[in-house]
Amino acid sequence: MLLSLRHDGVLTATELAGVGNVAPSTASEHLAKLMASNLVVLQKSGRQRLYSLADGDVCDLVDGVTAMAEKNRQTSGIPVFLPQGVLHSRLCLDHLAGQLGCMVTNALFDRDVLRHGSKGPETTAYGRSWLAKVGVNEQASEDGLRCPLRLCHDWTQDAYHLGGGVAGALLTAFRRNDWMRTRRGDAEVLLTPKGVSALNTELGLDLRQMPD
Amino acid sequence: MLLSLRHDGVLTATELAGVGNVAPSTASEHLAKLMASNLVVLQKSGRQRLYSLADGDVCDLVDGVTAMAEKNRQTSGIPVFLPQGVLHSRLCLDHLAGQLGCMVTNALFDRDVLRHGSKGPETTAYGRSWLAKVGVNEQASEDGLRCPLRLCHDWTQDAYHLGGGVAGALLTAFRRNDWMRTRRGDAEVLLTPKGVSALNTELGLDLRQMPD
DNA sequence: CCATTACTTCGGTAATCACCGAAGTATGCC
DNA sequence: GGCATACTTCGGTGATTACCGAAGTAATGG
Repeated sequence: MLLSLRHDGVLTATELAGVGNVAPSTASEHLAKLMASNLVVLQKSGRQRLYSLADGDVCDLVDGVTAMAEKNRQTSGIPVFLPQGVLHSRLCLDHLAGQLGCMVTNALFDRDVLRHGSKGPETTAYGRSWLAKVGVNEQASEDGLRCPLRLCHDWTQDAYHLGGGVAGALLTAFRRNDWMRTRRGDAEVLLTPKGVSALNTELGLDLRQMPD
Repeated sequence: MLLSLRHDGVLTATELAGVGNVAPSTASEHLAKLMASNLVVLQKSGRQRLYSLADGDVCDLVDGVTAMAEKNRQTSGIPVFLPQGVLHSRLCLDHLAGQLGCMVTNALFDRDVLRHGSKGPETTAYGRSWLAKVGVNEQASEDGLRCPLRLCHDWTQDAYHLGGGVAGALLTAFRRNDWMRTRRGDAEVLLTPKGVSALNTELGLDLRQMPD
């Protein structure tokens, strides 16, 4: 269930019962346990209950376990259940991951939007104005609960992408600007032509060759 | 068991049965499962079997789960089993962690021994000579299996410390230089007076106030 | 306001597996 | 060699719990 949620973002209780091959009642009980452990959160929508991973930390943890299982599979040959496409999924809950996420992250450092501080990444003075320009309200993206900005090891790329509230706000802004759209319940990111040129002018990225 | 191994580094099968409050036979069976999953490794020493966490990835995973449990404890008040001192332990398997680890890591970046590259931390030209000077053979510390150098989120400090082969080699060099010694099965690090002055001259760190 | 959908709660059951003690293996010491 | 230590393997058992179907609740739609 956690793997499927990691991949698909949001799923209903019935769908989760399906991925687990169990009766709805069994799924419901299990989901209640996951809720009690703060691993998933629930959002009601009409008569459906939409479940998703609780936060980026859970996402990281699931990725860690998946990476470990994958490593074991390579040496042992024992197949690991992986929802299709999870290895190349481009979204990590609410922020950019995968190849595109790492490229954007690197570009943000290269362009001095971010710098490496003693406690992780921080925005520069120029960065704050750049973020405002592309539509990120940095103040609003700090909810006090989660770390605003952190490096997240992307094991599909062996590089780092950004996590935290600001990274989420950045993705929101990119989508609002119609630079990218998401497919399949936010699991995949599609770059628009507008986004390709915007990321080129703003960050110097050449994304014309990006697959998808 | 994993938490205890994370804290104490190396434990015998009997000791692990103790921390689990189970019979030796039960512990043995459970450890066999952990071995099969590549979570722990076994080193025979006389008639004792010494178990330890398999690698830094497992270490990270255990830290992630502990951090999550700790976060839940803060909001729910339900106590979490934590081996005493794990919150302030200074070693992460084979490399420096905790406050000292983060300070050293930051100093290495400040002094241009390391720089932030697109795939994580990298050594600079000056860095390679500095590492050689303090006794790290960078070539030898790359075993091809593990990532030579990576950032590891230190949740006790909300900052980053170094992981990977080079970080391990750095600690080995520090110990060989008698800059620091370890206690209690490598779980705690003790800075020697020689180490305090060496880290001051080499990295500009003022560690005279460091608690044990 | 009744039927339908979506989900949860409840009670009972069957299967799993954590656990132990006894027996077996390997190592070390006298 | 003989005995103790350290640990594992084996067989059997009991506690746990994952599971299901039936009944209950909540929201929607006709």
